[in-house]
Amino acid sequence: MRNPDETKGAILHHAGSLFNLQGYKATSISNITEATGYTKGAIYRHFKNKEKLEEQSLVYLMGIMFEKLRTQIKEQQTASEKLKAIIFFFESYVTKSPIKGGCPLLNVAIEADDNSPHLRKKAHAILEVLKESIITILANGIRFGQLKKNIDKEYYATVIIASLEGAIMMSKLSRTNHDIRIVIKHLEATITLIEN
Amino acid sequence: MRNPDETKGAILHHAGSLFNLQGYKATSISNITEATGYTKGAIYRHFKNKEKLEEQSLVYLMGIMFEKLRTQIKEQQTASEKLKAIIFFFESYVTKSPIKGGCPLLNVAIEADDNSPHLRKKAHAILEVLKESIITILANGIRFGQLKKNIDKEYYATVIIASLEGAIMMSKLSRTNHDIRIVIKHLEATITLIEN
DNA sequence: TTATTTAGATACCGATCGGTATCTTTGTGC
DNA sequence: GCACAAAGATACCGATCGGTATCTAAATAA
Repeated sequence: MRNPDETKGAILHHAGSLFNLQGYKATSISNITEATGYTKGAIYRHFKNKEKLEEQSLVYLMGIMFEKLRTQIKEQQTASEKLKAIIFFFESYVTKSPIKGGCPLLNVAIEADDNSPHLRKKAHAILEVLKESIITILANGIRFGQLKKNIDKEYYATVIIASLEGAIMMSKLSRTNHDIRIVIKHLEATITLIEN
Repeated sequence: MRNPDETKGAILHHAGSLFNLQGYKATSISNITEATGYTKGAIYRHFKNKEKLEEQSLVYLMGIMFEKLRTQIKEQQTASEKLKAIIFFFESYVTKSPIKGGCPLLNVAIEADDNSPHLRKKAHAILEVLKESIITILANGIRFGQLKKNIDKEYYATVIIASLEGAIMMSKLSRTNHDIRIVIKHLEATITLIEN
């Protein structure tokens, strides 16, 4: 019956959902006890305080995100196919979100300005990992002759991430995938320009 | 001594700053009394409840934003100069932010998902106004023969807004203007492509 | 079976939340 | 100068916040 690891996992799962949907500060411990069915006693046994729960929930959310992303990238062969897999992965945050509340990176970046520096630091690290993943794809694309030789890898990685995240924000307001579809069209055209 | 309009303005000013910096739900009435020097009595005389204060603060923040933006657009003559004025206005949110806490549109869009539908509605309207402003500039640019005839105006408006907002998010995490500089470079190149 | 540890429930803490009723002070019209 | 209305201060409300001390029940080792 009792399974502490499963309990901790369930808490992280529900807490992560709520944090991503309502915000970290706006989600109370009581919200999490209601969602999980566990009591405060259970939560505070597994997590020292709310701050630690927030951090580990963010890591959990990002784990889900990167796992799904990595799977979809691996299914593709060429660099531009892999890049497009990333693009369509981000579109899914609008159309059929793997995690309710949109992109956890975007959400935490906006909430964790000056308050919660612990979350900001983690979010920044995650952004760098995402950027490096794209840069690696671009580097391999160049190596295998799929992409033009002299392109600025960081430039394209930054443009891809920025425009996708911004489009998610816009789609969040309009509640349609209209804006992100436009941005995807633009990114596809941009990628085509650097293909060999 | 006593000036109710001035009081209301001071409350909106300080509340707006705090909401944009800390978030709407995360900012308490007490935070605002401390910042303004006024008491709850003064605040609740001018605003029915916190929700109304949030709404009017958002309108206030956007008022500042659009006023500065309009000024900078009017200083320019051609369509591409006007578009670049918009771009550099958004860069200023990172380098020397006119309002602490970054872009109020981005902030409110992320916070006001499923909770606070009142803010989401207002934010969506503001986004549409911004988009329409850019579309108007593009339309005039076509009319005066400065821009190519058959361009998709909404496409470019959407790409500009999305990539700038996403870049602001990235720069918020890295605490540098590195990412937004890259995005600006990309947008300048994109605009050049549609010039006559 | 029994002793011990551990997971989780319960009951409580002081602090703070948004909001209101009431009171005092200030400005205004006569 | 005085009455009145409006602006803002004060004191309080119940609810909820994050957190903790304590207790019970379940798993484990002997």
